[in-house]
Amino acid sequence: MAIARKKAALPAGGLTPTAAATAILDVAEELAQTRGYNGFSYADIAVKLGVTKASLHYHFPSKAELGRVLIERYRIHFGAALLAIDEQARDALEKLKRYVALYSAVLSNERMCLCGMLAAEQATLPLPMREALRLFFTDNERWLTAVLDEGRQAGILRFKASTIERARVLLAQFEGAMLVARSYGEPLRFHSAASYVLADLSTREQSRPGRRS
Amino acid sequence: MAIARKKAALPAGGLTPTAAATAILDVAEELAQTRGYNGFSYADIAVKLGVTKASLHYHFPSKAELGRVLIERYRIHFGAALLAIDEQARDALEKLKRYVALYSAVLSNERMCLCGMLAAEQATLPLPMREALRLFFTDNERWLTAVLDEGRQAGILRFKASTIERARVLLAQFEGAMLVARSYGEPLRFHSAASYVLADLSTREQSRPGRRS
DNA sequence: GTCTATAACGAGATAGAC
DNA sequence: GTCTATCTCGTTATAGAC
Repeated sequence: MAIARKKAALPAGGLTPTAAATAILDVAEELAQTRGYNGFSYADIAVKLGVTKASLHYHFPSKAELGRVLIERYRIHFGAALLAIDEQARDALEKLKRYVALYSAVLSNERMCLCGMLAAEQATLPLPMREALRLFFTDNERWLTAVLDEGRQAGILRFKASTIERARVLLAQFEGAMLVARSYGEPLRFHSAASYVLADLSTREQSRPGRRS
Repeated sequence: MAIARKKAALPAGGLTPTAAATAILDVAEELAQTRGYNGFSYADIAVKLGVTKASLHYHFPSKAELGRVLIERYRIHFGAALLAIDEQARDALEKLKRYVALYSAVLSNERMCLCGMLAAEQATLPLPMREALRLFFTDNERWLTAVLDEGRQAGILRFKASTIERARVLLAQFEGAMLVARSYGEPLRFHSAASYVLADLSTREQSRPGRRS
């Protein structure tokens, strides 16, 4: 009773994810986003799924391989989300707002961006994971650069310096804001920082809430 | 031949650091900043110091205690550095530049800010460490808020929104920029992001290098 | 594909000699 | 204050039955 392969989604020597592999990745992702790569074990995943550690090794022979596929899948999902934004959002500012919403959704589950998380542990990661990590950030920078370009040309966004430079600062802001907000257990810290950043970028004066509440 | 206690530097149930304790903390700090709290062990420290694990436990009974003292010391050192900046820098912009230099010095050793690092692993840390972590960030926010206030009143800095809000964004920018720069192994990414942020904050037009090089 | 069983190792921690 | 020796547990990973 083999489970049919649904999609050949993961390139670069990746597995064809079966339902079991997907379930493993889902749990591993949650653990990695909350506890970090060095903060969870096969045992943790096995308990949550109600299976044995050995069966996990059938799907992912090594933790290094699990980690690599994890990042690859995250990057692909993120890329799909960015594509959806491109299709749905009317202008650059709205795109950025939805981009922020992506991060907010992560934080609201008390998670951190997977790649921001793993970036901290970088020095302890196997090489393939480090490479996958950089790819994720580069993807994000590229997308942000395009959006900033679009917004500037449309007169919707305003900023100094080159778009790539501004894009990198933007990415750093969001990752850093998540990191700090999470250590206070206050997602609001992220939202307010993100709102400020977007307002600062926008040419239209925002209806900033002031500090009355 | 007991080593004389030099200073009672660490409050809150902390140890009086002997030379040995200091050496342990120095090594632990480097490891924690490069590999994270879950990325190093007593064995790692022992090897680097040429002693046994058991002797480490004499100074720091548990890793949790070592971790707590580590953050406390880091916070105190950082606080002293901020005080030195207050005394030496002429204006708010120069203070911020020196603040950035503090981060740069860390990065140049391929380290991450200790607390940015531990913030990622937050969920796996014992409670005393989490509290110490928040204290560090709050200290930083307070100092940045004061500097932003000073600079705005002097007409040297310009920004929207409240100073505390701007201070939080600033902190997030620096922590995030370190995080991402380190995952590329390119400290330049941090420097360029930090320069942009400071230039954006300054009322004086900076001599921004353009992109000719 | 999932299981039991176990190997091989490293972790944090303690007892007690020196 | 540092050592040797040891304990206990958790870790990744494998062999082989079902």
